[in-house]
Amino acid sequence: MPPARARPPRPVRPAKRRPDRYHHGDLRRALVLEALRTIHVEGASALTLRGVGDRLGVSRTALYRHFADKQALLNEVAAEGFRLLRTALRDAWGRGGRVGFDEMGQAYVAFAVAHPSHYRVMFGGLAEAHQEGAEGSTEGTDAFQVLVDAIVAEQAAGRVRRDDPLPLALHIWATVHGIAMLALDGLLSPPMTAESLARQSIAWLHVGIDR
Amino acid sequence: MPPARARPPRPVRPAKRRPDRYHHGDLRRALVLEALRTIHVEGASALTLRGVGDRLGVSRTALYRHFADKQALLNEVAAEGFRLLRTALRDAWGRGGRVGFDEMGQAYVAFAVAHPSHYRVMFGGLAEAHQEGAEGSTEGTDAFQVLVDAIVAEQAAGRVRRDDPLPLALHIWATVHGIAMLALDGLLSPPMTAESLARQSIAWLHVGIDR
DNA sequence: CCGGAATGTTGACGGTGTCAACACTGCGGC
DNA sequence: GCCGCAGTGTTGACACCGTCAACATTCCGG
Repeated sequence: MPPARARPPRPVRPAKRRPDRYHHGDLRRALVLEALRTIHVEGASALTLRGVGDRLGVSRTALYRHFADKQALLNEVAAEGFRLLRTALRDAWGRGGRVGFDEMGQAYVAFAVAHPSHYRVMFGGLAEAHQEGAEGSTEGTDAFQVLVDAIVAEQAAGRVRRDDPLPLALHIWATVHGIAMLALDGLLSPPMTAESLARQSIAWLHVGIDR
Repeated sequence: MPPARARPPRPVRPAKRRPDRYHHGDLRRALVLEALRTIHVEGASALTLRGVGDRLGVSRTALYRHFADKQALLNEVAAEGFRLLRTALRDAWGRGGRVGFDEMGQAYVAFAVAHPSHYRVMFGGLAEAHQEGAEGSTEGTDAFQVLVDAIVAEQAAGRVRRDDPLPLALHIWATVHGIAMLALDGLLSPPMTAESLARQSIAWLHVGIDR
């Protein structure tokens, strides 16, 4: 018994023209955005399929027409995070001139600190976007590739030691990723901030890998 | 109406003498151990209060006489993890002679790889054992202190640069922690293992911080 | 214009954490 | 030796959650 199909204040407008209909327009995208918003505001543990449905003015199971299950939605959220991270890194690299490398590291940590819950979905073992194998999204490795490219460029410019760039990139990634995680866990004692530790660490990183 | 209080094959023996009684003996400890076992075998997402109760031959809510809620149990599991990690690091340092420092790094990563789910409980944002403030367990910072002590010793021996040891320790911690996390997320492409990356990273770390 | 494919809805089910009320045990004071 | 009370464990119930099956509505291509 549908209670009079009255659903006036729809929180998200449906993409294009389509005022208030049975079909939503672009529900898939709206679901991802609402999930993102929820995670950002209340944390991943507060993410509820019924909740996003309600806030979108849609029933709890509408989601299943677009995602296999909750895990699939989380995977998409994680993939979206990797896309955002990749462009943030690319921007920082392009912006930086000679010190673009350092700016990339700062940008990485800044991204994690700005979107802590989202970052945790990307790496906290909640999503499984990156499991080896043929299938699965490549967003994670795509973001990583920006770093590899930067290293190759620095090597070509004679500023970074000409070792195999892959281990080098992983070393750097591990360092900034570790800083981000420690910061998110609140393990940096007060005088120390994620930004200051990142600055200091990147300096030591240079000594280890330069020329 | 208790269904004939028959509960014969109790999976965990009650600490001391006490064959099969209403009271368990040391239920609190048994709960932590069973939670640990479950997390290790099936992952943290499979941890269920009802499940650990069942496996201990105890009702689902018995746990509430020893822990405020599920979060408190997870916090205790995390604290236990930090205690294990601390002794592992201390052992590696004591064992190593001149290269004890390197062995500590390897031991750190090895711990994470050996207990991936437990490590995620410690750092994945599931537990909140380490939030600043006066109260709360100090297990996390205790483990970190082992690293700080090692650095001070290396500085005294003239092998590590005499900077403020705290940022130095955080830099190293971030690096090994980052390696551990990347490994747990399956982000190390096949030729590269957590151990080999750790070895390589520690070498670069040395160049950055030595003397 | 019409029929099937998309898309969205309701109802139901099993599982989960948690609370309130109750039952059993063990121990220290009389 | 008993007794009461605090500690410990149990049952019942509730709200919430993810998910499935069956049904309703809408859209679009022939």
